[in-house]
Order: sequence, then structure tokens, then C-alpha cells
Amino acid sequence: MPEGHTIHRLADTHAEVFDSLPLRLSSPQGRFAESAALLDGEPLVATDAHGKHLFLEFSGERFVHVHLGLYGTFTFGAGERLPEPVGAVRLRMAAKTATGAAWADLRGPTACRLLTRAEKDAVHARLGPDPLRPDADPGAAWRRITRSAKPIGALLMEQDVLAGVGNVYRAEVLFRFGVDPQLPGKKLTRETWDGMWADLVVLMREGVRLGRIDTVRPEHTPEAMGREPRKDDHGGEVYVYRRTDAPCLVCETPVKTVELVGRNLFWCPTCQPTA
DNA sequence: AGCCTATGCGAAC
DNA sequence: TTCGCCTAGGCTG
Repeated sequence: MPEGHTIHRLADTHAEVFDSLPLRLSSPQGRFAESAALLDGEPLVATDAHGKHLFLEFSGERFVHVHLGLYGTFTFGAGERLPEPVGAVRLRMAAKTATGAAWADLRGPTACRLLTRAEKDAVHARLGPDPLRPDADPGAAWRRITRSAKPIGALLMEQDVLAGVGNVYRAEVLFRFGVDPQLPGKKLTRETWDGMWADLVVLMREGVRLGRIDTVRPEHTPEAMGREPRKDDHGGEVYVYRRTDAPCLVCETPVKTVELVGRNLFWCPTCQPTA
């Protein structure tokens, strides 16, 4: 479930579980074996996240850079006895803790590489501001958006414009501001952008806290609207994401879908009218 | 059991 | 522009 909130949550979890403990690193699958051997036995120094990129820092300014892609996953477990690896485990970490022992398995990532400080800096340099980072400058994203003829629904997904937003947050923040996803970036007002950024900061922080994406305001929950409760298969409560042909939670118009930059985009044609 | 889809990218062509 | 990654959950049959 990897949008930015998932990665920041993983950075926090790694720090809590493995902080300062000597770590055993291995690569049962083999593809990260050489790097794992270099780090084996060393403690985790710090963790960092920028957009959908996770960094695990070890001594000597060495960083394990992980990108989960579409279906990479971390699995955490407790106990000293490590399970037989399930599937292709790219990276396995394990440590004895004050209370027992903990381990984590990484499967299916797009990227798992060992980087130097300079290489890590280069990753940051090609990413836009991340609503989950306190140092983020929303003005940098605004300058890209306001000069572009591309649809705002495409720009929100470009990680060098804005880091961490994926297909769910894109659809949901556009709905919450009544913005047509096809609106060219240059037509978006500064006021709307400032509002969307502030909203993403709140929504994504909540996503980190809860470990899922919830975007429906209390007054629009099915309960508040006097409708049948429903269940979203990705765990959270959303307005339009993956709700094709379902009635809009606010106006009951069927939610529409179309492919935009290779991903399915969802929106309500009534609540998000063409400008 | 097999098929399809997917909250995403990077590399190859 | 297309393919690879090779996981995981939901659906079909």
C-alpha cells in the first residue's frame, strides 16, 4: 500500500524496532547479498523518508535505499526464531531487543540498493516537496504547476513536482477541492493550490498515524448521510478512488473513471465540474 | 486453482 | 512507449 504515508510510517517503525541494535542483514533471495554482507552486524543509525523513498542509514554514511514500487512489502515479526523465507525475500533484518527479538523481511521492491551520501543527495535533488517533511516548500511545486499545460491530475503524480502523492491521494484531494482532474495546471488558482497542499499535509499525517488513507469528512460518511455503510477494499474511507459507477457520497452521481498517465483516475463529474 | 488488478517506478527499446 | 518486477488480495469458476 505504498503512497508516501506508508513509507514515512515504515521509517518510523524501523527506527522504533531496530534503533541502535546490532542488526543481522541477509538476502535470502540473493539479489542484495553483497551489500547485506557489508552491513551485517552493524546498528541502524537513522531512518529517513522522502516521498515514496525510504532510507536506512548505517555507519560511514551508507544508506540502504528502498523503493517499494507497486507491490513491494515489508513484513515484521517478533521472536528469535526466523521463519523460512516466503517468496523472494530481497532483504532480511533481524535483531535481539531488550524484550526479545524482532525481524523484518522485504519482498518485491522496485529498488533496494546501497548508496553513498552523495547518491542519496541526488535522489533528494530529483524529488519535489513532500507534504510529510517539515522542510518542504510548497512554492516549489506551485512554480511547476502554474507553468504547465498538463492536467493537474497528471502533475500531482509527478514525483519531481510533488513527492509522496499517489493514485489515491491524487483522486481524493482533487475531489475535496472540487477540481476537475483535467484542469491544466496553469489554470489552477494559487488559493486552491495552497488549500490542497495544506489539506495533503493533514491527510497524509493522518495516513501515517493510522496506516491507511481516510479522506471522507465526518458529515459525508454513509452513517451521517443516512445511507448503507460500505467497505473499501484498501482499508480506508474515500470519496471516489476505485468507486467506479458507485454513487458519489455527496451528490449520488455515478463516479467516473478514465486512464490518465497510465493509471486509473476517478472523479465525480458533478462535484468536480469542467472549468 | 487460476486469473486479474494494483496505492509505482526504472530500464530497455 | 513498453516491459519487468514477481507480491498480495479479490474474484471467477
